[in-house]
Amino acid sequence: MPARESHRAKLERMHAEYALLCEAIPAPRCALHFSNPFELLVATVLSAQTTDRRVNSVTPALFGAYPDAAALAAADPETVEDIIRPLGFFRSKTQHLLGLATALDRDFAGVVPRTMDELTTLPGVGRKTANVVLGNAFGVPGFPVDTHVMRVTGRLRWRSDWRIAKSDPVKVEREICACFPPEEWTDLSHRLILHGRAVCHARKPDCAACPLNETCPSSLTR
DNA sequence: ATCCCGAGGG
DNA sequence: CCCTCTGGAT
Repeated sequence: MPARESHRAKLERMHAEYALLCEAIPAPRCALHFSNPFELLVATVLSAQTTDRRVNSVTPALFGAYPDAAALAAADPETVEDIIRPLGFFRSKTQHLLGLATALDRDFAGVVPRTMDELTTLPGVGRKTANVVLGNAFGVPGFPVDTHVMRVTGRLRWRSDWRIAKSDPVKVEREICACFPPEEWTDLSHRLILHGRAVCHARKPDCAACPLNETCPSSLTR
C-alpha cells in the first residue's frame, strides 16, 4: 500500500515549507500604502494587471479630485478615464470605480465595510481585493489568493508543470488558513505573491534559486 | 513577445 | 470553463 500521507502530516509539511519560504523572502510591506480604507480599496481595485508603481503614479490626481465615495460617485467618467488611462483596462476600471463609489455611498453611507460579504457586493471587488483591504486597512485576517498564489501553491503541492493548477481559489484559501494562525495570513499571502513574481515565474521559474527546491515536486532542477 | 499583486460575464 | 478588458515596461 502506497502510504498516503496523512492529513496531519501534510499540514505539517506544508507549514515547514512555507516557513522556509518566509525565511527566504524579505518581510513584505503593502506597496499600496494608504491608511485611508477608501483609498486602499480604490487603489487595490486599480491594481489589477498593473504594477503598484503605476497605480501610485495616478492616485494623487485621482484622490485629489475625488477624496471620498460621494465625490467619486458624482465624477464624470471621461475625466476618470483620463486619469487612470495609463493603467490599462481603463474603461472597465472606471466603470467599476464609479459603480463602487455609488454603491459605497448608497449602501454603506460612504464607509468601507469590514466584512467579506459586504465588500464583495461592490462592483469590481472580488475575494482577492476584499481580503487585501480587510487585512491591510482593518487588520481583519484574510488570505488573498491571486494567480501567483495559485501557481506557487499548485507547484508545491502537486506537479502542475507550467499551468496554474485547475483548482478552486477558495479551496486553496481554506487549506492555507487551516495551516497557519490568522495573524500570519496576510503576510504569508504577500510573500507567496512576491515569490511568484521574483522566482516561481509562470514560464521560466528559477528553481535553482528557490528555497523550496529540495522539496518542491515541480522542481525542474532535480 | 510577454507579463503585470483580477473581476465580470458568456 | 472560457473570454475579454488595456496600456506600459521589459
